[in-house]
Amino acid sequence: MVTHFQQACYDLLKQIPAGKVTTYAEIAHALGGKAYRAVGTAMNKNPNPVIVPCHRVVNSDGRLGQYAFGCERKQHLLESEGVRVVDGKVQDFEQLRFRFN
DNA sequence: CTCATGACTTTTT
DNA sequence: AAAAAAGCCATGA
Repeated sequence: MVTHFQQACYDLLKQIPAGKVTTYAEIAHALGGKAYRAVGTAMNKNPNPVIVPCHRVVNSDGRLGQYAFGCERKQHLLESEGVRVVDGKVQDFEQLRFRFN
């Protein structure tokens, strides 16, 4: 089942263009709170991996973080979109970072 | 309602 | 700098 909170997260994710990334904290704040932990939980339950680009969500320090289908898969997906990743960390993270309106 | 848990973040050792 | 602890919050039992 999909809760309202989860749906909100997915809607935000769908706004992120390819080649860009965001953080759990960013999403949580966009939702008006600090539920960054809950955001991760929502991603883990990701119902449609294709429609929702949950691989574009990384930790606040630029690290990749976890991924339901394996963190390696996450890294390759990002690299195939043009995001350079070195030793589990996003390069030029601050620049590639997408900001919500 | 209360309790435990986790794709997190920040502070303190 | 690196590791541990504390703080956070939605979700499911």
